[in-house]
Amino acid sequence: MSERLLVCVGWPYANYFLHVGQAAGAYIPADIFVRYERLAGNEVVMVSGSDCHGTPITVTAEREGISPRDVVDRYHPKILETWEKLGITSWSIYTTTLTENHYATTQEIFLRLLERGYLEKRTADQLYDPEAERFLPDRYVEGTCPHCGYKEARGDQCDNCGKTLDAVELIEPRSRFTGATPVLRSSEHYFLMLTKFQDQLGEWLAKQTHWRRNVLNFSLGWITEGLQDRAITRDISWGVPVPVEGWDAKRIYVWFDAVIGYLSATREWAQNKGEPDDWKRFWLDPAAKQYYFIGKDNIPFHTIIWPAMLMGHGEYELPYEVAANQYVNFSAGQKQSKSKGTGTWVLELLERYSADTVRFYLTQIMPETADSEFREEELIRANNDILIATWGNLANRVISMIHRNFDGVVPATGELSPESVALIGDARATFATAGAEFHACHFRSGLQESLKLAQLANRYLDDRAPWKAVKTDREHAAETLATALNVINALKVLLHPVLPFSTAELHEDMALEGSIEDGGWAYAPVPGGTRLGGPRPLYVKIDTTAQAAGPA
RNA sequence: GGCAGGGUAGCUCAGCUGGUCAGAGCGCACGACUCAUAAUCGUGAGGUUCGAGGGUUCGAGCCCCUCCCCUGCUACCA
Repeated sequence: MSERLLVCVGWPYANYFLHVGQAAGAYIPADIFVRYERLAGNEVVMVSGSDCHGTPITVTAEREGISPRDVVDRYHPKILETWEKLGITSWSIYTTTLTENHYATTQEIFLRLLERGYLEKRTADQLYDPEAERFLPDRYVEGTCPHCGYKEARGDQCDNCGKTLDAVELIEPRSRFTGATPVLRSSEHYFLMLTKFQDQLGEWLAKQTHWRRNVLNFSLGWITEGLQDRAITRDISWGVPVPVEGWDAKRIYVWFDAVIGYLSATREWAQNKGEPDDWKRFWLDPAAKQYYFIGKDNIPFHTIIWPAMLMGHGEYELPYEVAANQYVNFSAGQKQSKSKGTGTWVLELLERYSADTVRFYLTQIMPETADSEFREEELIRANNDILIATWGNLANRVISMIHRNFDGVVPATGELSPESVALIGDARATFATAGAEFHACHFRSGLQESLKLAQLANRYLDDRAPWKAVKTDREHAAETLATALNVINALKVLLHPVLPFSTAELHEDMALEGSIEDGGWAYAPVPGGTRLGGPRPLYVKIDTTAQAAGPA
């Protein structure tokens, strides 16, 4: 019984390189999930794209003296390159928010909500920079803190005393763009009437007991505090135009259009393959489950705002799972942040380490329940002492022995001994346990299950010592090596979601027909008589002595 | 300030609804083995008992209260 899944992954802003936190928090887990679910025989559509609107883009554009469009043209390809090199290649579609289809879909949702009474116009006073001729977000206003007198306080918060501020409270306020003194000017905006969804959202959230505790508690906290209507337009010129007469000077708020991206991307996917209505199977059918992979900062947008928009629209299904991860912190206790310029970029890391090494380590420290810490020494240790020692070496020692003693041809076996039967039973069982963990979005423990099997196989080899047996009892050795190879073949599949590159190489070496994907999530023995390639090391050991001088 | 998550062996972390819950991996020590990328396998030391202090209970990392520390969010930066 196959399931139909829509996997939605948070849209990265196309304003910089991707950092390790984003990879470990959203993209690698989503990729593992999709690879597993497809192996398990489920139909999966995976969508995302580069978010090309929003303040981060315009800020970068101003800083670099180029247009927002130029920023996107510069960084979107870098993101695509990152996917390619890191093996995040399960996308059904990876698009951008600049497509005609996305603009049309966003405006369609906007008008639908307007028509159904879930959007309202309101006027509010906002700070305005008369020199730059633009309204100022709170963070773009600086001044003296009314509480502690700190002169560099930002409009939303004072970094010195930590108090939350309202930009109009600042003493001697100035615009961060021009230094001009902001003036109050009234501005009209559309608001999403979240208050109208208070009860409906509360009831819906209460039923999501399968969600991670922090995701659920955080969302329920918003409900308990009471939702507030939220402005979904901005006084800017970069973004999706407001589809209402006389609103040419404003644009739709980036978060409103970004979440709609999941829907518009699914439509684009369907168009691309020539079945323009196929997206409906994922949005209109309750049998299809939506999974969202995001960082924890995006939780409210996916558990409150987007569901409210969908409820307001009235026809589409709501999220099934919101697998929000915590953050990956860095040695100095600094958070990984684009704006502060700290941290390790994925592309940079991939210049020094193989994609599978990076994926392996990031899966091990995946911040599923709590923030975790990235340390380059630990990455090296995980590669050398676990990935290679437990798994890479297992494959290598067995294939080497088959080459040395059986000319590289997998020996046929007769009746198996109890130890071999037991080990194969363990391999079969691991498909069930690791699969269940992956399906539940527990990627660390899913990986652990496979590593346990590798350890059992190593133990089995030591117990049966085929290198010794081959001299006295060739059939005993043949059984051992064939069995071990079968378990390695199982591990190749079990580890494929996490380690797609090296398991594909191993698959080639086994000279089996088709791809790993064709085989599915199940134990399958390697036929006796198969001629193996290799042996070759699947992973490169990292020299720790030479590494010391490298940048952190 | 408010809200959320976290503080468990040297390190990174598991511990679901309270009763083998004091654990895993790495590191370390010792032993075995030598097929393998000096990899593997076994054994063991290590936590003054799970941030501090109270409390509930027959029984608490797991529940309640207070305090300390770390991280994030606080609605216009992942």
